[in-house]
Amino acid sequence: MEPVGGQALRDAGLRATRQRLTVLEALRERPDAVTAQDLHMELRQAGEPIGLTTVYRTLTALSDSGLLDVFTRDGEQAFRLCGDGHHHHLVCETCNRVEEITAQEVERWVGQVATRRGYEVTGHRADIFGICADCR
Amino acid sequence: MEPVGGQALRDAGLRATRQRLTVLEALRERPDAVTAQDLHMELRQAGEPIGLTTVYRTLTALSDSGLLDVFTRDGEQAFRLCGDGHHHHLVCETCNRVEEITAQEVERWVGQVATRRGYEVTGHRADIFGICADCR
DNA sequence: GTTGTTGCAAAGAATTTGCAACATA
DNA sequence: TATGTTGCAAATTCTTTGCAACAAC
Repeated sequence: MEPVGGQALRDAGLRATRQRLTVLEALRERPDAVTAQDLHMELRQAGEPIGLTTVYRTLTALSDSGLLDVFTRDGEQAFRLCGDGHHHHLVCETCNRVEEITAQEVERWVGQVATRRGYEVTGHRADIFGICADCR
Repeated sequence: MEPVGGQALRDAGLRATRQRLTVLEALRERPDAVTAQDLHMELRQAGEPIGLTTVYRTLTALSDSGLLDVFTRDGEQAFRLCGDGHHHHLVCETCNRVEEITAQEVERWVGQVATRRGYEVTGHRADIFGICADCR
């Protein structure tokens, strides 16, 4: 049986290297968004041999392929494995857990506002921040 | 008559210095969000003597006082003078113009989703990106 | 064997800080 | 005059790039 994630990498046109599989595996295990620096540190502490540059490049490549969502936290980027298609987020500001949500009402609102103001929509983002049940 | 902006600064507990008034004045004149680096360069080219550090500190202070909205663009922060209270944004990705919008439906959605998932809401953000009528 | 990938060291770029001179209230 | 502000230079921090060794296909 093949290591988890190999197919996803190949689908993205990336070679299934040990480092990339390690990153994918680590992302699968966590519900929160993580920065390249933090992930690198954690992997190293866990005994995984991987360079910081590789972590940066892997996270960038995966998000370019649409496999990761990207968040900006205190001026740095945090990544999280995500599902297909467009979705919004419910983010816990304490543990950084991210829950994906879909919202027809938001999509509708976007279209209406843009049309009314004469804009051609290229994208939108609607995230909710709060404290999750566990953190309260 | 007093220079534009002096009162706003005093209200924020900041001294009305020449540099801060210059920044405020520049912000009042533009419909787009601007970075500290860009604003500094433009002020310098316009003959205004002001240091980059001061521009950074002024923009940070003004946004801390709620006078400016902050956007993240390509990893750097862009600022724009904004109105009171909570609002959302319609952003032109070509000219960076920002229009403020209010949306009852979004506020309602936020409350519903958070409650349903057991989150205590601390904030939310809903911005629409597109190309404005002028830029098309 | 080819070609993509890795990782170190170095470079870049945005932002912050120390501190002495200076301006505001 | 007392205290907040400025601005330069230096330091920080996040991120990217050059390039030779290396691994995947």
